[in-house]
Amino acid sequence: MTQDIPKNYESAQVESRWYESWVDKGCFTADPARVSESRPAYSIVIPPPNVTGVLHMGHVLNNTIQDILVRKARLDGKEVLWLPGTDHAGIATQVMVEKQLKKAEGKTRYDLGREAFLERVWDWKKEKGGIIINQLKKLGCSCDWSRERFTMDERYSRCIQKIFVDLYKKGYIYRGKRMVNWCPASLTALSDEEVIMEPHKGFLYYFKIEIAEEPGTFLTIATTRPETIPGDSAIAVNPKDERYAKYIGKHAIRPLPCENQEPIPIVGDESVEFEFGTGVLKVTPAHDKTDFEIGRRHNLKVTDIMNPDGTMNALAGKDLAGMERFKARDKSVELLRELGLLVKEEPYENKVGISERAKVPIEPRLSEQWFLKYPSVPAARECVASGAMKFHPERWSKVYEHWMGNLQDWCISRQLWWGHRIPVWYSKSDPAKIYCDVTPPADAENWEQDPDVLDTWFSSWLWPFATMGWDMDTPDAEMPELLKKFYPTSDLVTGPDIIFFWVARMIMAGFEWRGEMPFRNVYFTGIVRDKLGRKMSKTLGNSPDPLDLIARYGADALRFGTMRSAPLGQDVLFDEKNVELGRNFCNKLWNASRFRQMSGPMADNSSLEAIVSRIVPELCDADDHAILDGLVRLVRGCSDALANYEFNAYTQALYAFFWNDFCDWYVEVAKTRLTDEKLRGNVLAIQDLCLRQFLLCLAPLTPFIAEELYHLLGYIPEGEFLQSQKLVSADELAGTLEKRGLKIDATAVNDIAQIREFVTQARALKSHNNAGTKKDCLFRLVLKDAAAGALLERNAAKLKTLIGAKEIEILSENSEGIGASAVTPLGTLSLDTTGLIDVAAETKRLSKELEKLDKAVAAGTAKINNPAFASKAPAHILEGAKKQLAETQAKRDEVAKLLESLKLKG
RNA sequence: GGACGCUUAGCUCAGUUGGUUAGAGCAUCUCGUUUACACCGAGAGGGUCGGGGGUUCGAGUCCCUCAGCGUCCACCA
Repeated sequence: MTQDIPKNYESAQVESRWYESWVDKGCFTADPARVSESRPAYSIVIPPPNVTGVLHMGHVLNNTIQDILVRKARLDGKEVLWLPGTDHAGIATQVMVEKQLKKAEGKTRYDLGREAFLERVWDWKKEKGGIIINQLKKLGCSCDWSRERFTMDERYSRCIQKIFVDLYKKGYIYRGKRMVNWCPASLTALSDEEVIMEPHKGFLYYFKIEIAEEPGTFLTIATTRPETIPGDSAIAVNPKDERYAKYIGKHAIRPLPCENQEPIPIVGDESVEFEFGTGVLKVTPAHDKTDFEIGRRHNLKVTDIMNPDGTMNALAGKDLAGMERFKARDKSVELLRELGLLVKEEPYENKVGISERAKVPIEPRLSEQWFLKYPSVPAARECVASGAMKFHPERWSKVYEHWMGNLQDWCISRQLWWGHRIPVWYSKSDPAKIYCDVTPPADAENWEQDPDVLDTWFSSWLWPFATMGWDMDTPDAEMPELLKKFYPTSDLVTGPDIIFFWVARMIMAGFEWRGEMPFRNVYFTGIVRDKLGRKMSKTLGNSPDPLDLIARYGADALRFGTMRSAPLGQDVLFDEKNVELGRNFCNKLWNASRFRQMSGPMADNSSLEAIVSRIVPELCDADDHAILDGLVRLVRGCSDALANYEFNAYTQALYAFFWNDFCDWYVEVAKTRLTDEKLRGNVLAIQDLCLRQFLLCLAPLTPFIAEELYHLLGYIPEGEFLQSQKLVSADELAGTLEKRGLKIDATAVNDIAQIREFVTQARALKSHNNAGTKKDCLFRLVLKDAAAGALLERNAAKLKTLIGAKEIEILSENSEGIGASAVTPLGTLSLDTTGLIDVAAETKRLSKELEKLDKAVAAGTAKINNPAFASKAPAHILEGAKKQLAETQAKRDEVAKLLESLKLKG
């Protein structure tokens, strides 16, 4: 029935064996047909990692959480779908393949042409695209791999086209010439969300500009971008600014030579700040968003002086033409200086928009792009505001609400090749004529398709339902069962960094096409940082390789360590020590299980009831009651913690119960009963019960070792899996015990708490007196009261073993102790220290303790004597305070006495 | 310029609706190889809860304020 547990735990071997088995037997496969009233559906869609991605600590955190949730749901008897997949990651993937192409063949994508290039990308995807999926498997993720999706799957792509056409026809999508964030490195437009504002140390340049109508009169302008002077269309001042209002309507002469040397108008615009610089603004409508708006208000000319790649074009004048934009800046400063127009330059720090992907400053640029006016905004806002959809931690809902309340139209077109191509064709004969549909026009030869693709996030926002077989044209009644049963999903687990990119947009899409929210709860993880608090990144090289950690410590250990340090929604400071702790924990668990096996024959462990029926209530002592009490509390604690997404409370509860209560205390204490034939069976039954329920609670966190031990201890026959077991609730567990006639005795639980304290003090006493390892000490105890006597009586045998005592003599109340003493819950305990005692050290220790107790007594007395406290505090608090003061006082007196007798000896 | 978060032992963090003498793990120190585990066991030292003020019989826990750190949002060139 069971086999011997090997001496060492080999995580690598155990993990790969079980994972294979789980997948083979379809453990992770969701079946909509099994969903019923008594077997509710539970679903999560994975935040699809980039297909180019490799597993990093953020993935570990995020996916471990999801795996814990889905595995817990299975143990709770739910039908579970965890739907996995990858994201085509437009820019990232294309750039990567382009780099390879350049390196290997020295070619660019243009050399290959669109079709051939895309073939290369697909080849790459087929060959290397699955890396991260395999890594997730190593971590133990129980995704339904039979349903793995990719955002460029044919079906999925079809959905994207359809919703584009849908939105276009509804009037949400439009094409327009706007100022966009242009990435000069990737040569594409970006959405506002893809631009990161970063501080940049530069200079503020002050230069003079002459007024055409008043030769010899100059205005001074402050700018950070002198290279754009050739693109200036006007000079703006605030009309309320009395320094400059008089110049409005006049003209100025651009100082740098360029193609068009006509004087530019001086206009009045209220957006100009008095305080900044000189209060005079140069207006460059083609290269700055604010300036573009000013240009519109004043009908200014838009002169684009740059090429798409960020170099200056001919309109910038022959001095700058062809120059890279930052070189051109230096050059223009030089020119201004030569012309004697540069007044000064001062160091200046401002924020510059950086392309998230290419890490280069973006260039505001006027270009023709497709934009989306967000749909279903009111419903999307309302569902979070009303609490119908919950964010954990709740505070993120404010961030969401703020963004939703300030929506800007979304630039969705990208000048890339890798992605979903925009389903729009332009008539060759009349470029203004547009055809928009999922199928190309019938007379395709007369049309030209838009060359652009859609923003990757424009495909991601359909992820929760497009992955489940949704189709826009299918009536709801005919939708796939998968969608009907598993949508909306239960939880979404993701990082707060993509709340706008992804979460908000998915909510809108959910309402727009499914008429409801796509998930009920969103759990936002923290950001994983290194020990020094720095965000983990490839460039910093501070991110450990999770695969390496798994190889060295095991996936369970990595999961355990990560969760133990992941407080609710706080950033996670990763430290390999935590993984080591996880490894140690697995080792402890392994050995405790092994010890159980070595302690006596294995009996019927086949079900909870079978084990409970082996327990004989009359044979249970206080320790049994205490550990069962702890077990029930553990079950409740784990369940509550997970229901509240408190993963580290969950992990800590498991750790504390198992290590401190079960191993350090219960198993140790029970050793004395193992040698007694009459008692052994009962003790082992309780251990079997504890281990079984513990493994069930633990399984979502460390599924591999839990599964392995669950089998080795005979809780389940071969061919079945732990995940099919039912994790009974705390109440059900207590109920099962009661049915067997075992009602947990609160007094016994309290007794054990006192006994444990007593043992700790006795051991400390030995340790202080250089007798830490002696096993035949002579103790004497002046009992506190009769109850203490009875308690001691009942536990005498095991106490002697636990504290290494030859004898515990009971002394009458007023007798003198021997050697060193300590005040314990059972009374004053003394140790015969003949030949051992270190009077000086013991005096020092007791003096310190006395000082502490004196303080406590003083504070307690003051509190009780405070009439306000006595009259206003509730009765139980008052009583508690009095009782505590009495105890503290007694202890203080006792310690004082001990100290006195010690002084006599010294 | 706004918003949010954090500040508790050397380090990383717990501390439930304010209520008895603030807890873990790691690290440090002492002792230990007793028939599960040295990836172990026993014990010890170490915080007055960022500063200040307030509310209260009572505050790490609520309010105000200051400081430091961090994140997000924002069209001051």
